[in-house]
Amino acid sequence: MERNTRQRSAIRDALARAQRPLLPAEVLAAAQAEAPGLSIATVYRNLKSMLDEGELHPVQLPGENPRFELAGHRHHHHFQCTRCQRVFDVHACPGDLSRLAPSGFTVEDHELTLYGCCRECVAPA
Amino acid sequence: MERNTRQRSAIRDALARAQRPLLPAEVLAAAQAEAPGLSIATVYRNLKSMLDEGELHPVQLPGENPRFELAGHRHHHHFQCTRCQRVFDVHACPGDLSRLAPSGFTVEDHELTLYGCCRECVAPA
DNA sequence: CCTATAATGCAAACGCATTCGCAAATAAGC
DNA sequence: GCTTATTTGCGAATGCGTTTGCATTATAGG
Repeated sequence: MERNTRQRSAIRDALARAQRPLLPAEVLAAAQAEAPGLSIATVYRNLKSMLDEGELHPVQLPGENPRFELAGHRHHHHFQCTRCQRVFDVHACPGDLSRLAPSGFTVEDHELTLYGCCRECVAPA
Repeated sequence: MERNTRQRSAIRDALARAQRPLLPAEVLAAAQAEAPGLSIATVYRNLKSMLDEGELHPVQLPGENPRFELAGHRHHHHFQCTRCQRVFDVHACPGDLSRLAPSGFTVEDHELTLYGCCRECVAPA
């Protein structure tokens, strides 16, 4: 059965607080505040089991390692800041893109990534 | 100086013939027709020098290893077939997407990937 | 044709994210 | 509280795409 460890809740809390997809290393850093001594192996083990349980969604951006965000969002896209490399959710969507495909091709889904400067990098605190 | 080897032209020809972004392994397979004995190391070495010279563009799709296509295309996007995994060019573009970003974020670029079934997988030869 | 040197093939080495083995720690049930 | 099975931390091991060292081959210029 599944146990409720300090580490597991720290990981879940870190993802909830972030409000954006995190790399395993970012999860580690954020969750260590709540669970000192937390190891990267434990982060990977928990990310994997949370994925299996559908509690988490993987976020794959071009040329990037997988990030993870809590499930429960509907279809959305992502924005990556070219300054700080962080990834943010974009809740808008251009809608149906099937007209863009060459004839004979059937579009079933799409992924969109916006690149630019995030709010914090435009006006550093 | 740069020499014109049988292997290098085979690699260039393979990319030209494909008309779509290829993985290094796909380049190897396609170019071996013209240059038997071609090795993967030589493919990597030539891809890198062609990149440096701007003859080639890298194509990064979510969760995929880098593919390469001959330079000279203007801004465009890609379609990945969920059956055969191959990637094709999409010359259309949804256009300006800056309205999609959260306020305070500046959009400078975007990447779009369409997923679905390619012409050949819809109607196998 | 000869020479100098860049390019090739092979296999070993890398880099890096991710996983695993194992002993120690710790939840959960009784 | 005590017991037992799960989870953790550590460090070593993996996997895999990519790069490199080196002896050999082959191109381009004279």
